[in-house]
Amino acid sequence: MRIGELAARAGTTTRTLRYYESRGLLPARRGENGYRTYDEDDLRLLRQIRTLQDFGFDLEETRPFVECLRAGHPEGDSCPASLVVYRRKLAELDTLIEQLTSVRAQVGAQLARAEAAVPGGPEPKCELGGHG
Amino acid sequence: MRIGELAARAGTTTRTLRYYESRGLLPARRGENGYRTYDEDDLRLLRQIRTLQDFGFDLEETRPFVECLRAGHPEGDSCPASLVVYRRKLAELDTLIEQLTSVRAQVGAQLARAEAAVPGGPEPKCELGGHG
DNA sequence: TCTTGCCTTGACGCCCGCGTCAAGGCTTAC
DNA sequence: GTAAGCCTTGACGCGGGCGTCAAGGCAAGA
Repeated sequence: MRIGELAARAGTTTRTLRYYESRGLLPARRGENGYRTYDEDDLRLLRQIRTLQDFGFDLEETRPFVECLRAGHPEGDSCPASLVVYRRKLAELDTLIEQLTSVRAQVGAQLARAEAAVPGGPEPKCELGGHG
Repeated sequence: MRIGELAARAGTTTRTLRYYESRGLLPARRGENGYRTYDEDDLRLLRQIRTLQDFGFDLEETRPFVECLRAGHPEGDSCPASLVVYRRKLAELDTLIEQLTSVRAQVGAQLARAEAAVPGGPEPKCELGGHG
C-alpha cells in the first residue's frame, strides 16, 4: 500500500505520514520507484498514534506505544514504558483539570460579582426604568 | 514612569509591554527623548491584562476589560462586553474540562486494563518469580 | 502521446506570546 | 570623559503538528 491509501484508511493526510517519518516514528520501506510502501502492520501503528493524539498525547509520548507494537506485543500498551506514559499523562490531566476547575470557579465568581453590580445584567428585560 | 519600572511593578518584562503596545492594547505616551511614559492608570490596565492572562484568556479577550477601565469604569468587568467574554470563557472552560475528564477516564481505563494484563504491573516488588 | 493523478523532496507559513540578540542613542554617576 | 544602565527599533527564534505551494518524476488509461 502506498502513502495515499494508508492516509485515507487512517483518516489522515500524506503530509502527516511524512511528518511522522521525519520524526522517526513511522519509517517506510521504499519500492523500486522510490515510493513509500506500507503494510497492515503500519496501519495498526498509525492507528495507535492517532488514537493517542486524539487523547492529547504529544507525538513523542506515542513512541513507546509504537515501539511496543513493533516489538511484536499484542497492544501498544503491553510494555512498561507505555504504562509510564499513561501514568504521567493521568497526573498531567489531573493537574490540568484541577487548575481549570479553579479558574472556572474564579471566573464564575467574578462574573457573578460583576453581574450583581451592573443593573439589567441578570434580567435585562425587567424594570427598564430601574425605579425599584 | 518608564517602561522598565512599569514592567517591574507588574511583574513582567519590557518586551511584553512593547508587544502589548504593538497589538494596540496598551499604547504609551512618549517623552521628549522618545522614551515611553506610563502612569498609575497604565499600571492598573496592565494588571488587569495580566490577571486575565493568568486565567488563560487570550490577549484579544482582555481588550474589552482594558477598554472598560480606560473608559473610566471602576472595574474592567463593569461593562457588558466584558461579561460576554466571561460567559464565553466559562462555556469554553466547561467544554474543555468535560473533554479532559472524559479523556482522563478513558486513559485511566486503558491503564487499568493494561496493568491487569501485565504481570508485575500493579505491585512490581512482589512475586518476582510470578509462580502464583 | 497526452493527460491525469499519484508520488517525490524542499521549503515556507501558521498560531501566539513573547525571548533574545543586534546596533545604536540617551542619561547618570563617578 | 567614560562606563554602566537605561532606552529605541528591527528582526529572527521557538514550540508542535502539520497545511500548502513549488517543481518535478512515475504510472496508467484513452
